[in-house]
Amino acid sequence: MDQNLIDFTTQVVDECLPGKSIDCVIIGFEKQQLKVLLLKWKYEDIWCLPGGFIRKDEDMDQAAQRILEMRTGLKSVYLNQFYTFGSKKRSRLNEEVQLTRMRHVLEEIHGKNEKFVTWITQRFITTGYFALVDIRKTAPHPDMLSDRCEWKSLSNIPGLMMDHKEIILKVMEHLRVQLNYLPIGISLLPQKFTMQDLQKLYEAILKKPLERSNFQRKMLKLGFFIRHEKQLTGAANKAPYLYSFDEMKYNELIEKGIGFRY
Amino acid sequence: MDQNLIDFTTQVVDECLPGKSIDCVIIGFEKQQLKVLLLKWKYEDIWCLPGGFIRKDEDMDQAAQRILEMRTGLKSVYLNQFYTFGSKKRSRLNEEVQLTRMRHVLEEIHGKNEKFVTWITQRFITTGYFALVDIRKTAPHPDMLSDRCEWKSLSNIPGLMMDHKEIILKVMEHLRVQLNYLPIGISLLPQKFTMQDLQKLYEAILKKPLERSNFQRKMLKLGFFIRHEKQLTGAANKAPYLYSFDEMKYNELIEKGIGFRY
DNA sequence: TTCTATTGTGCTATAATGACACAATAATAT
DNA sequence: ATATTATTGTGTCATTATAGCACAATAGAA
Repeated sequence: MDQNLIDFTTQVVDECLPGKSIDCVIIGFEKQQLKVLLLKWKYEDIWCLPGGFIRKDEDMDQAAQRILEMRTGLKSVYLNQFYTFGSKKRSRLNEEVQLTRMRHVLEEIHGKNEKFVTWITQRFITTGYFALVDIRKTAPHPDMLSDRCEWKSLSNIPGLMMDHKEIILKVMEHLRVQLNYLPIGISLLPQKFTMQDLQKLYEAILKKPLERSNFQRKMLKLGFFIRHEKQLTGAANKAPYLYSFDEMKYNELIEKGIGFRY
Repeated sequence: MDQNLIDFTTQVVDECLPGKSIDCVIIGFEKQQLKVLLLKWKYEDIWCLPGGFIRKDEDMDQAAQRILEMRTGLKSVYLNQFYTFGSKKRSRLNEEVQLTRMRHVLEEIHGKNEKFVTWITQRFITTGYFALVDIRKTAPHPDMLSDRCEWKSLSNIPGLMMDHKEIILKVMEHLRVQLNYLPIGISLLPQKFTMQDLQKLYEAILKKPLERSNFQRKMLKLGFFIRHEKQLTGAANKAPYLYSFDEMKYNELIEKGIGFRY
């Protein structure tokens, strides 16, 4: 048992709001797949969303920012609250954790900081935030209770703690609606991208194929894409153009509300 | 000081989650205007949303239902969570209340139940729920801390506690988006209504006028309205038909996602 | 040079939208 | 009775959006 951990637990109990947590669904897009950043618990094959607690002296939104930055190293990305989960069963005491080695870890902490174990095993209400990030700009790293922090494909999510699976499903539903109002590609794609990249992103979120030529036209008609040089892929076919977002025009149009639908 | 109040405060502190509340924006529609149900504090000219706390043994959604029922007498109406408000300033200690008679009330309670005053004046994070109800079916009544409970027109909201004004603004934004996915008229209008009633409701939510004849066509094409007898208004002009929702067809189409836009 | 796979644009049929026209009609005024 | 008035239900039409398919352009391989 590491002294840092003891210090951390003491600090959490003293400085954070009880029974109230934040979980971040940090979403990225790579190789035509949506991914979510997950942590694996030490000693156990249980994964969870990166989360944390709200300090008594900070706004909930600030807490979400802090947790996101701690986890990805990113500041000022697209981060939004989407839902609060308040089932009465949301307590670590209801977890299979009780039967596993993680229980021993808690007991070991208990010996040194009984208050923390009581605190952490109470019923929690958690507010979900989602962040859209460019995977290539992140440097994820595990925290004190985890030994791995990895991007996991949405189509292949490992076993998750408590209701974290439900939280991820909820955010995807939310994203599908948001897609009609926000061109979220700007956050998930690298600065320059092809129309195919953008289309695959839309298809991944909507979980349905879109007609290629019409998709391209519809996007370009929005008027905030800048066309750059072609991207020579090495393949034996016509090379696609690269595009980027014209942030000026983009912001103008967001103000008005985008308003398209698939 | 009434014994009920003392019992109530004791019960709240013992049986509810600390620092976590629910506020309900209960929305109705009458005389072509959107209304919201508000409570007026005893002794003070300060209004607030009907709210409450989450018992340790109930889901947050259940708590919202309970609070709604307590306030309006209505069960099983359209009730949904929409956002959680977590500013660090969300405490009754930051209220002008300190300078007013309400402070004396708290102090009076303090004399009898010090724990409650500490509890109630801590920082709260509140989750907003909104309910859509048929005003004609409600029988609002004030609670122990209020002396009035009234429907207030959205265009004429009185001075509100803390961030309750912000909460109402947020829910209206949310409603505007939801309007594209849910025909919320079914909850806000009486069983039979005219197309004009429905149009005025849409206009109130969207805060913009809609073209009458196109609105009517668009709605009827959705296919879940039943036409009834005409409504003789007494006016010197053609009488409009009354319509109601065909719940069967309505539910079928909701499943698929409505999908229209204004 | 030919071939292949993919891209950017063209074309057309169909549906949705917005703006306005107009006949039908319930009650009132004459 | 008849004309008048305001409002409703439906018609029309131009414009725009959508979906489906066609096809030429083209980067590299054969």
